[in-house]
Amino acid sequence: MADSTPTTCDADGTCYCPLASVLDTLSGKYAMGVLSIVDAHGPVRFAEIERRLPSASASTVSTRLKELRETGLLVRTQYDEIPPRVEYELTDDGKDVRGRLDPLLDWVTETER
Amino acid sequence: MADSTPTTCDADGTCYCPLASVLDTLSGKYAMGVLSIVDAHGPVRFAEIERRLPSASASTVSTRLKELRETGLLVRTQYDEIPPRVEYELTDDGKDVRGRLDPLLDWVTETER
DNA sequence: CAGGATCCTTATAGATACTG
DNA sequence: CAGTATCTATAAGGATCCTG
Repeated sequence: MADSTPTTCDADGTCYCPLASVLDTLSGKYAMGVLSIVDAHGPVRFAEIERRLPSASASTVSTRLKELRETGLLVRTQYDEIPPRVEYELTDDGKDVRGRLDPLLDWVTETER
Repeated sequence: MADSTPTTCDADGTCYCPLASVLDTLSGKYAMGVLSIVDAHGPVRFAEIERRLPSASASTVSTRLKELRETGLLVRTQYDEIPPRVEYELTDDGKDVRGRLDPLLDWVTETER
């Protein structure tokens, strides 16, 4: 991910950033799902995210969480207990982006069901 | 593309459709770029889309156009002239989806520039 | 519990060459 | 002009095993 696709701009001033970091991150498999789950149920633990995304493997959930963290859309909080507990929740940016996904997700549910 | 990822629903009624057809289509590289170009400059010819996406190969543009057509977001019109001329433009669904991308794309431009 | 490391398979994109 | 077919390279995801 985070490839080298440049932002391309036209002579007329129109610009396209097809894979700018956030869009890039969101394009990962289950990224929107993870974002939605953490939004709806956060603070939420790893196992619960996994449980709510049965078709995603643990390593995929892990990768998505890492990317979303690196993009600044969510934060990880670790509690030093035994057994260890970790919770995820959205940052303000994460909530912002999540909200901006609504029109699109609405379209999908309106259309597909 | 169009993999077998199922729609997953929680006991509490919340549903996630991470890769429903439209989102799936939009996740292709340059898909949003092609959609934006056809929206902004349509009816537009193949060569012009290519010109406006210098970093995408012709075969990728071709693939994206095909997928967007199959998802019903744009239409292809062929004129039987010599040399041949083909034009692409958005369907009503395409315009709808394109509009729903705005909040997200706005966020990107607000943030990255 | 939370996940990193590894290996493997599949998806996806790019290059090149060629057609209606 | 507007593609498509084919091939290759790479990226992304999944399964499994292992650890702090």
